[in-house]
Amino acid sequence: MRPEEQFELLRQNVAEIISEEELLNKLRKSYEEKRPLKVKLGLDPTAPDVHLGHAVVLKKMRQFQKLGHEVVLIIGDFTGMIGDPTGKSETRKQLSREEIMENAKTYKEQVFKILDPDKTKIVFNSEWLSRMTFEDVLKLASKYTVARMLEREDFSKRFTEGRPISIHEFFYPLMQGYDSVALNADVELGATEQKFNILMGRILQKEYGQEPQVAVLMPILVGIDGKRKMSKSLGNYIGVNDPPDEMYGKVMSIPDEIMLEYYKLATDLEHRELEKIAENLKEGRVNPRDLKMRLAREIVKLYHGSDEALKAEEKFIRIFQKKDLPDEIPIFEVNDEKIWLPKLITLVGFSSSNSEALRMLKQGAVKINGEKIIDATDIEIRSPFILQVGKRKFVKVINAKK
RNA sequence: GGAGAGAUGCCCGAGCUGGCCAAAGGGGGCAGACUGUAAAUCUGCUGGCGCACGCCUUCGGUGGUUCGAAUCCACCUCUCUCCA
Repeated sequence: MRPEEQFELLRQNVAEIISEEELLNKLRKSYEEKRPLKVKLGLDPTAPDVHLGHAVVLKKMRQFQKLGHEVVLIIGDFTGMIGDPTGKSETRKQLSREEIMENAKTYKEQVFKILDPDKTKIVFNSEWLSRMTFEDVLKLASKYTVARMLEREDFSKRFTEGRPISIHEFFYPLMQGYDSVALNADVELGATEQKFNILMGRILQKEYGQEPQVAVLMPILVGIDGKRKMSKSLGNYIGVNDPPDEMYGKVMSIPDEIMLEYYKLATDLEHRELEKIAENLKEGRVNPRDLKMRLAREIVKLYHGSDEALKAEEKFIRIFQKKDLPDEIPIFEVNDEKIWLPKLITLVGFSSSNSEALRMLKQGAVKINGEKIIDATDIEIRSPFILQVGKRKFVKVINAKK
């Protein structure tokens, strides 16, 4: 494909490219010299749960791959010792070699749901970082000033608010930047929050006599709470490994306002299709619920195939719209003939204490075989029954002895 | 090295002239109503204990004063600010 066409494609859905001109030049040069661009993406080795937020970046990587470029994933096993100060994470405990290899393995499985394994290279940054001497480190540290380091929003904010910043946290951007030097990267991909770190790569590459990489920054996907960015620690994420039903349900729970964003960033729909959806949504011609159901279908399809997507949809309709019982209810065996209801609720795992179970009872959240129970009575366990707490917690209770 | 400020429940944050503090308020979570959804909105609950105007554990740690301490004292740990 001609470099100009490549450029147009790569630009889609991107938050920012620094700089567009440099990217075009690199694409042209790559085309003339028949040399693929080296596209870098850093991965944090501590959280092997790839979610749709990561997928936004990974999908852009795949686009590079499809255009014939080389993708290099860096597992930040060495930087993982610090933990990226972006966000609030502080010093992390050091991972063992085995843990890292284990995480890397799960990473690969998940990442290759999106990327082409044959065109992906995976490296560990301890390969070069662990070999640096203190002298090398000093040289690296001398390339940047504290004042400029404090330009980074996270640092300056913590600094003015009087919250602690450890010296070694300053090394995180330097190390990530140095990865680009070690790799001689042409492009580094990342979410917009990575801007500072990626720009650091450009600066360091220049300092070490290389042509600076182009920064391709992807928008940050908002989590299913519709407020904060999608992340595992906030529990507002949809993992690429989530089972189909769960994935479908999670998509259905997002606020209407962020639907379009999800369509754009989390599906593979064509530009034209997206425009059509946006219009429908704006003019209120279609029930937003139906648009959301399609969104859920599209997303599940991406990771589990269309059959599973349809099945998930059927289940969703049955359980939530028709309020039927789910068809797979976990079974819980009880040894006693009789059990105090609050105790049963906690045993089953629907509450963390008897007190909490009692509160739920008082609020009318508990049903046995569809009948609301308010009193904390003893329950006789003769024939199996369905215990329901809230709208979506079900369990079938049976007597183990029978 | 010196001088100050602070550490509270899942998180943020009030309380700190000792009892009325299991600790205000907000966020989050859970539940109920409503709805096209598990959205939005409204309401309730949100330390544990066989369900209690009862007991037990909780306000950085360890001791102490007191009939009684999140609240006072001593020491320790950690964080921040200013000065050098």
